[in-house]
Amino acid sequence: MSRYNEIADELRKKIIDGTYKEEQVLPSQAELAKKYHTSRITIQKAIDLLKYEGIIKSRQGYGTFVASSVSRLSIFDRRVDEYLGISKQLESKGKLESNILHFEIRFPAAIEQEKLNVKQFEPVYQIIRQRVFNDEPLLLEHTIMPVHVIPGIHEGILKSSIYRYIEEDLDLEIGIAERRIHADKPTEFDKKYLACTKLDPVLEVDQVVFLQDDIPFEYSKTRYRYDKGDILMISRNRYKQFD
Amino acid sequence: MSRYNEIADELRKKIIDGTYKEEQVLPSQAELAKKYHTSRITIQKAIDLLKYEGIIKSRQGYGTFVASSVSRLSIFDRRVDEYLGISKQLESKGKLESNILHFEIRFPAAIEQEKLNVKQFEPVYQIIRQRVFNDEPLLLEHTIMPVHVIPGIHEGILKSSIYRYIEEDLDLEIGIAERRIHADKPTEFDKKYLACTKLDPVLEVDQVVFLQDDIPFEYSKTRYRYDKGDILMISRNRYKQFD
DNA sequence: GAGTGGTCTAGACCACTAG
DNA sequence: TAGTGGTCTAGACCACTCC
Repeated sequence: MSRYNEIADELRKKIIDGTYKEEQVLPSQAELAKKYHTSRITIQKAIDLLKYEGIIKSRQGYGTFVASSVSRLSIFDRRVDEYLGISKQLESKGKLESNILHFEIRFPAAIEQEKLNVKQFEPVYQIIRQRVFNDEPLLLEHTIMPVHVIPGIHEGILKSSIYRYIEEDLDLEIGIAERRIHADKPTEFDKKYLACTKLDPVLEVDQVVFLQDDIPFEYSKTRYRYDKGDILMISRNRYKQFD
Repeated sequence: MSRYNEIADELRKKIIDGTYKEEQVLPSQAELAKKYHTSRITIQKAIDLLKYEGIIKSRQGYGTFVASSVSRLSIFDRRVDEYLGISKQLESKGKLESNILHFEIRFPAAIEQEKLNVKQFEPVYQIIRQRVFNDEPLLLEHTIMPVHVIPGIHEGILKSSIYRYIEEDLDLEIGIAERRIHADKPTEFDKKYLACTKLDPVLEVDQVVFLQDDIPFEYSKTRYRYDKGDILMISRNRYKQFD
């Protein structure tokens, strides 16, 4: 872990736990450099990360402060860059359950071979999980993972956290994710496990997640009830050639 | 415009127009530094921007190359960080029309006052536009803008491009956007102008867009037909405390 | 071994904000 | 005027890839 990443992690933690409150000005870059025994450039790189995430903003001549958008969230809202979307915050607000509807090892379909860059006879896990919050279905997660990239998955891990297993037990670092979001009509499966009618739309997030070294390890589709929270993001606008 | 931004723009242009093709390795940072008469750090900052956007990737010891995800797009897909979502690419693939359904100046409602940080008696524009592609309705755009921030809007501008007016005529720089995405049931208005039935869901993107100096200038809701393309994004995962 | 990107340093000048 | 963040430079060492 690089120094600027560690510093970004610490600052992020302090923002989330409220040490630095909304609109509050952080110590100056010079002070932070001194505090963390590093150079101003390294501090700037850490701050840049948090600016990209949208949780802090800077104004020249004034300072760097916590963005006000941090707190305007309903409990169901999820930031697009959160791991898989279910937060500890939600856990603390009620009862959050994880039901394994399906778990098998099989050979990958063509689309899975392409997305995960695996061969026809390299086995993958197929996992379907239902997340239930306070006895109301929240989402359905359809996940495919290559066995040789993430070995040793079993039901115990699915009941707790796959990501914790990957990062802590396998000691792998997670990189970027490519995501697609769209609205969809409910399937029969959705109607059953999300408790929705044919009039209730579903929000689907498809993603391929990569490790730091660019190896894809997860291809998943997560289907949310349309009335259980939004997906949030901060982004920079770009592409002058657009309207 | 900073040097690293200019360089990022040039590189981005070369990737989009195909000068640098998919998977192709870009010149090394040292070569780029020489070519653009600048330092390696400045080049790295430009490259970092494009990495955040997800259009290039780097591997230590190997080089920096164009990401393969750049081309896997249907013509309706839109990157979440594109201006408002309608691309020149779409224009080149068929007939794209913009119908103004509503245009007035009025006082802002409470939610609009809050989102746009304007007072009760500071007027705003209310604009509703329908975008039609090859005679099929694609999306509905409900936009609110403060008159004193973006003066001089008229129907001619709405027919072409609001963003071009803001950047080129008013010479303002556009900053970040806060977005929320969710699925919704169609309203009567949607059914009429998106040509959908009560069984066809709608994908809504709500956004507040800011200028570089943090002044909000647009609060809009864009409603898409569910079968007309996905929203795409690349993101870093973060927050170790999530599952 | 030569070349690549990843990281970090020390130092500088500027534009902007505040009092 | 003092302090802030924005930008840029020159230089360094490392880990990694490829030959």
